[in-house]
Amino acid sequence: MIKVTLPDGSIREYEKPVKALQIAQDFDPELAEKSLCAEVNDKLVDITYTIDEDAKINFPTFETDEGKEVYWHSTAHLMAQAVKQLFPSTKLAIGPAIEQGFYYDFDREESFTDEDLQKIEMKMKELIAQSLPYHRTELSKAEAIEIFSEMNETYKLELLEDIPEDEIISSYKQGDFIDLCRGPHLTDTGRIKAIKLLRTSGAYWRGDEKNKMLKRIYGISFPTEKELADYLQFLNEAMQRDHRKLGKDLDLFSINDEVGPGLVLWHPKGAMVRHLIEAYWKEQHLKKGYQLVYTPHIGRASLWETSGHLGFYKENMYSKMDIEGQDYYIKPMNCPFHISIYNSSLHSYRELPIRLAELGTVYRYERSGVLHGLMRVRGFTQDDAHIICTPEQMDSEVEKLIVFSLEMLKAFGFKEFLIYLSTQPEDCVGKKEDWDKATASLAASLEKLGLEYKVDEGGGAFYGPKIDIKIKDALGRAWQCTTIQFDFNEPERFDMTYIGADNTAHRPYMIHRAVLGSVERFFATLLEYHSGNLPLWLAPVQIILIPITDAQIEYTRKIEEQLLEQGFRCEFDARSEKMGYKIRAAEKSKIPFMCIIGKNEEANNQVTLRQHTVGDLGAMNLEEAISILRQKL
RNA sequence: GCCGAUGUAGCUCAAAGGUAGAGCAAUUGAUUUGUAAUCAAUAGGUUGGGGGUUCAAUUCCCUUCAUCGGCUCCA
Repeated sequence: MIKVTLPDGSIREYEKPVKALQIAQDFDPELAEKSLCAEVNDKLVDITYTIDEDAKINFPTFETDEGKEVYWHSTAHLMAQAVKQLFPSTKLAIGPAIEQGFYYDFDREESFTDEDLQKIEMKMKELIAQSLPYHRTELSKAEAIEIFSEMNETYKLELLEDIPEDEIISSYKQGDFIDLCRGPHLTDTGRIKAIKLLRTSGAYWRGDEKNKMLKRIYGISFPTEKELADYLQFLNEAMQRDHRKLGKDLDLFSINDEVGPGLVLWHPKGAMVRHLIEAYWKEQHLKKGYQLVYTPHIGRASLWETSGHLGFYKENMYSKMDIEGQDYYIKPMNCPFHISIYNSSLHSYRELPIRLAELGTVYRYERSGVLHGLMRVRGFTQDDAHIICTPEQMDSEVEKLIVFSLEMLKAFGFKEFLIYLSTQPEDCVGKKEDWDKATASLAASLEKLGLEYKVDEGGGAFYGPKIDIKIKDALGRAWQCTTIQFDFNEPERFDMTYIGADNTAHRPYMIHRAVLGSVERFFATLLEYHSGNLPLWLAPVQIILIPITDAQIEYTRKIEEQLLEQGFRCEFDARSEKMGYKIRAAEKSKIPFMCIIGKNEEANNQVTLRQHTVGDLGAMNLEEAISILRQKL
C-alpha cells in the first residue's frame, strides 16, 4: 500500500507502484493536462516517474518557477537537437534554463548568424510537430563515458569526470538526439508550443576566461503563442524605459566618445535630479548622526600601499601620475581618506561610533566590454560612509544601517529588494573567529528585522563579510545598490585605535557602506523604475506654463513668478504654437504638471492644471493649484 | 579583454562602387490657436577615425575607436 499526499493535502492510497501522471489524472484531469513534471518529496522528476513508496506529490505547471524551468530546459534540448541536425560537427557544452528562458552553449568554429537562428527555429518547429518523447535512461558512469566518447562529445566527458563513480547518471533522448542530463523533462517535444531564439553571444566554457570561448544561443518558449507575444511586447516596453534611451530623450546625460567611455556628462536636467537626490541624502545622513567630509581625488602611492589597494586592487586602478617626482594615484575608493581623517586625532570610546560620510567620486578601470550606460561606468560617485565603532556597537550599527538603507530606497519609490549575505571567501584576511562573529552579526540583524535573504557562500570581500541589497532594472537584471561591508583589513593596516574605558588603545571595527551604491547607477535604476516619470519632488521640471496665445504671456509670467516664489521648478513654453502642440511636447518630456492659461483663465484670475498621463484637472485659482501640487510632493 | 552585431544630420531611420535623402527637432516668417503634431521657407553631414583596393569608396578590404547583446568582473 502506498500513501500519496496530494497537492491539496489529502491522501490517496494505491495498491501498487503508480506513475505520477496517473496520480495527477486521478486527482485533477485538468491539472494533469497542464502539469509539466512532478515534484515527489520535494524532488523534481518526470511526470512518467513511478512512485513506489509513500510520498508527498505536487504537479508544477508553467505558472510555477519549477514548471518554467523544466519547460525551458526541455526547449534547450530541443534547440540542441535542431543545431546538431543542421550542423552535425557542432559539439555540445551545457544548456540550462535561466530566469527568462534558456541558453545552450555550443563549440563550433563559425558563429551563428541571424539566418542560422531562423533555420534552427524552423527545424525546432519541425521537431515539435513530431512530438518526440523525451526518454530517460539511467546509466553507470562507465556506460555514460562510453556513449559520449563514441559521439565525441568531449565537453560532456569533461562534465562526467566530475561526477562521483557511484552516482546514477541519466541521459535523455528525443529522436536521434541524446544528452547527458539530470532532468526532469517534458513528456515530449509536442508540449512546446511557441518558441523564439533571441540572441547569440560568446561564453567561456565553465565561465572561465582561460577556457575556450563557445557560441551561446539564448531563447525562450511558452505554452501559447499569446504568452510569447506578450513576452516580446514586454521586451519592447523594457527598451522604451531603458535609462540610456530616457537619458537621451529627456536630455539628462550623455557619454561622449571624445571625453571617454564610461565617463558621464550630466546635463542640466540630469544634474538637477542628481542634486535633489544628493540633497535628500545629505539631509537624511545628518539626521542619522553622520558627519559629512570631503576628500581629494588623488593620493600618494604610499597611502595606497598602506591601505593595501596597490596589492589587491591594482587591476582596477588607473596608472600612476607623476607629481614632482612623487607617484600619485586617482582614487578607486574613499576609505583611506576617511581613515586618515579618523587618524588625524586621538579618539575615546565615548566618541564612537563615528560615521564619516561623503559623496565621493572614484575612478575604477573597467574592461571595455562591461561598460553599460550609467550602470557600469569608469568614474562614479559613491554615497560612501565609514562607520568606526567598538565591537560592542557593531550589532546595533548594522541593524540601524539595514533599516536606514531600506528607508532610503523606499523613499525613492522602490518596493522590491533582493538581499544577499556574503560570507568568508577562501583568500581573506582576518581571524576566523572575527569573520564568524561579524557574519553572525549581519545574519542576526537580517533575521531580527524579518528580512528574507540569500546567502552567497564565500562571496564576501577578502577583507570582510557583507550584506548587499539589489534592485532590478527594466529587463529584470538585478543591480547592486546598498552594500554593507565589514573590514578586518584596513583598521589593522592604518593602525586605527581608540582609547577604551581601561585607558589603553583598542582596535575599532570598521564598516564600509553605500546605500544608493553609486549615484550614477542609482539614478539609472530610478529612471527605469519610474519609466522616466519621476515623482514630483525629483522631477527636474515640475511645471510647464503654457499660454494659449501671445495675449496671455504677460499674465502667465506673473503666475510663473508666483510658482517660482513657492519653490517650484518651472519652464515656460512661449512658442507661437497651438496649445495641442505644446501639450504634446510637454507630455513627451514627461513633465508632471502643465499650467495652461487662456483668455478665460486670465479673465477669472485662474489657471488650468493638466497632469502628465492623467489629463485635464480643470480651471482653478492659483492657491488651489498650489495645494494640489503640494499634496503630490 | 573575449564572442557576435552595429556605427549615415541633434533624434529616428532610408539609399547606394559614380562625392547622400526623409520625418521629427532647430532657425526664420506667417498664424494667435482651448487639452497629444498649423503652414511655409531656411539651415544642418568629409556617412565614427586611420589606411588600402579602384579612374572613382560613404558602399569592398584591413585596422582602430565607440555603442549594443552576452561571457568575465563589480557600485
